[in-house]
Amino acid sequence: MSRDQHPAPRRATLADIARRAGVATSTVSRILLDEKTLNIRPETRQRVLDLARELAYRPNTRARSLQARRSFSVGLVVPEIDNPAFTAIIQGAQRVVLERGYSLLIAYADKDFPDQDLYARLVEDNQVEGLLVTTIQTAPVFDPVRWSIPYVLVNRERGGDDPKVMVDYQAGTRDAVLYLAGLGHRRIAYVSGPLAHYTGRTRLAGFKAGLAQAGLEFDPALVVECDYGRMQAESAMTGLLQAAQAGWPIPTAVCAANVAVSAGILATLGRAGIAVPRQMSVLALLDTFVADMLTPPVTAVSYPFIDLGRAAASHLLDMIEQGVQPAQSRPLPHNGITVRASCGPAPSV
Amino acid sequence: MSRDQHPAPRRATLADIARRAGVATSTVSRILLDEKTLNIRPETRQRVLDLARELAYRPNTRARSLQARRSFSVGLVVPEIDNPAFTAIIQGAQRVVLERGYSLLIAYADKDFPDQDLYARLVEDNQVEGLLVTTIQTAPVFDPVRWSIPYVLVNRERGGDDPKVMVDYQAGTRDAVLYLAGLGHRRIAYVSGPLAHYTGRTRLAGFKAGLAQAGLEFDPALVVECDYGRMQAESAMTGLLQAAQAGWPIPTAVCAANVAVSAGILATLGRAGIAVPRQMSVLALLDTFVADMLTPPVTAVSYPFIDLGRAAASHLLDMIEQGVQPAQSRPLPHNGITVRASCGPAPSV
DNA sequence: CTGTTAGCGCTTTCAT
DNA sequence: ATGAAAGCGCTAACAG
Repeated sequence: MSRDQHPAPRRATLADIARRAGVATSTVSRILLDEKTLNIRPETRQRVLDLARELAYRPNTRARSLQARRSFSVGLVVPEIDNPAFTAIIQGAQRVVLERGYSLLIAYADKDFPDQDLYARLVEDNQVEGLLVTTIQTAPVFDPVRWSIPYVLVNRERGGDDPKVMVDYQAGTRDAVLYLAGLGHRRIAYVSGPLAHYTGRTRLAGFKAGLAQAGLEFDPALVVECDYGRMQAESAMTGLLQAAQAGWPIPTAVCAANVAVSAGILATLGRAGIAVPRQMSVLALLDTFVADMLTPPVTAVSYPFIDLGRAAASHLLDMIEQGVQPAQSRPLPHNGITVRASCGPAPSV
Repeated sequence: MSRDQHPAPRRATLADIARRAGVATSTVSRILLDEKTLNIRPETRQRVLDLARELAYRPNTRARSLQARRSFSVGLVVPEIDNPAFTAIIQGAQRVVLERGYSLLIAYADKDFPDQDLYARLVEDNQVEGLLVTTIQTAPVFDPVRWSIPYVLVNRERGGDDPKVMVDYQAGTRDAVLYLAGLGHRRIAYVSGPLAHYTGRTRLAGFKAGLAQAGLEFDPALVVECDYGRMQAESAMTGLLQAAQAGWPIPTAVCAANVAVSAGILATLGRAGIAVPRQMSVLALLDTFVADMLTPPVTAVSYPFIDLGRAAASHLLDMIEQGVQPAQSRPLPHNGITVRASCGPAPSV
């Protein structure tokens, strides 16, 4: 409170330090960069270091980046972000990117967002050195190939050998089925997401694997595809129920592709007067905080999306810094099943 | 496919254009900046413009920023982002910031995030020229005052005359009450958020205003405070129900501070065997996509958070560019009440 | 009117 | 072992 606080105190530069220390700016630079091949009087070095701290020196990232001809920034392309998984991925990626001295630019590839040019510019103007891609079916402007820069796919799959990081949906889904089987369920339905997407297909594979491992038979009549919306889920579930009434044995448990789908299922079941979990168990294959808000709260498989974001960023930064594509990393295992109230023992027949 | 694609084709610079056009770089710069005081041979100007397009010239933002001694970036401080409102704010702000030639850096002020230093560095190293603040109770590292840079509070209130943009929670809440009153409800309960926060208090004020305008009496016994969590909401609602059983007339409708709270209310009501909306209407005072997933889907007041983000960014950028604080803008009106299935006519007594 | 020059803050040869 | 100087790409004085 005694010091004058200048409105925008100019930041200390290398030159400031150099002048006061009586050395050249290049020397200060070297000291601060901790160049190993530097053999300087310890006393001088200390003086410079002290000065730097005293003046609260922070390198000017833009000057550095101009001379290095590098941007030290990477982009993250996300679709709609209603999805909590994306926010987790963002946090994880952001964290690592910052830790490693880069910065993260986020571009929304919202499909009903008219001018994607805006985001193309975001990428172009900032000359990001790499791209984290959490979306596939996106406008060509986001094609990393177009800019010939490194990229890593996050939880996406194009069938090629793109660099990518994934979460192990297959094992997660399998374990979910095993959990249900452990509860005594023998007829388990599955309201799946679109099988056109890799994530849909891999979960289905996990579903079958779980069934097999539990010694249960796979019945195609018990799986129905829907998009990830709630409404579609309702009609899918309704269909399942009707089929069951038409003589087929009714399932005692149902896996939902995600929480929104489980919401639709819950609604349908409620309307049909089927009690959850007493008469039917419901499990969501992809947990979000919303699962806690449903009635009953829905048991769900949790995945480490923050870690996924971290892994993706590390991967990308490695590619950028080492210029090589690291070995394909194996999918991240799930975080276990968050048991809430929507699953119970299979009703005795 | 016939052209060679160099791995990282160096970007065209002003010098490249200048050379080919046979003019000085400064001339090119002036043409491209569209300096009005420039009187150049139209033919030359055209040639330069053509060349720029042909070479896909994009200014190097870092060089420009180095020389201008400005960062052309602003920061956005967000708390936990489980909340869809924040993602909307981010999108709106991002949009405007990009349109106006800046870039947006997002810092998570997550309270259980140990090293906020990381984010302090984000701000310091990038020398953001201003801050959008969607959080208050945050570590001092995010104090814009510390950096003496412009800032605007987004939907926050510190009791001072900080520059800020708001959404009109008061009118929204009032209109919600009016809506309920229009449905015939005369005893309306309110499970409020923490009254310590401005957003909590302003909604309560709106609640009272609505009651008054509908000619209904405010009954303190009908409002109960809870944090925004679902569990707390459940016990709050349970309390309300018990009080009602103890002889007080039971409310026929209840306003929930947000969707999570409405979820708790729905659960409690379900457990108590009270049908929604037949016996009791439930309305959430702050809509999110989650409202659609509850059973029944919850009617809620919608707010234009994307616009809020836009307004906040415009405001901040105006401050930065004009150096003055624009007049306090009035709160953004709500987007109306999204009618879903949780509200119905008051049951006849 | 347009070109030449200087300089933003940094790193990195190249000399000494 | 350190310092001087050049240069990253751009804009803004200053000349001509």
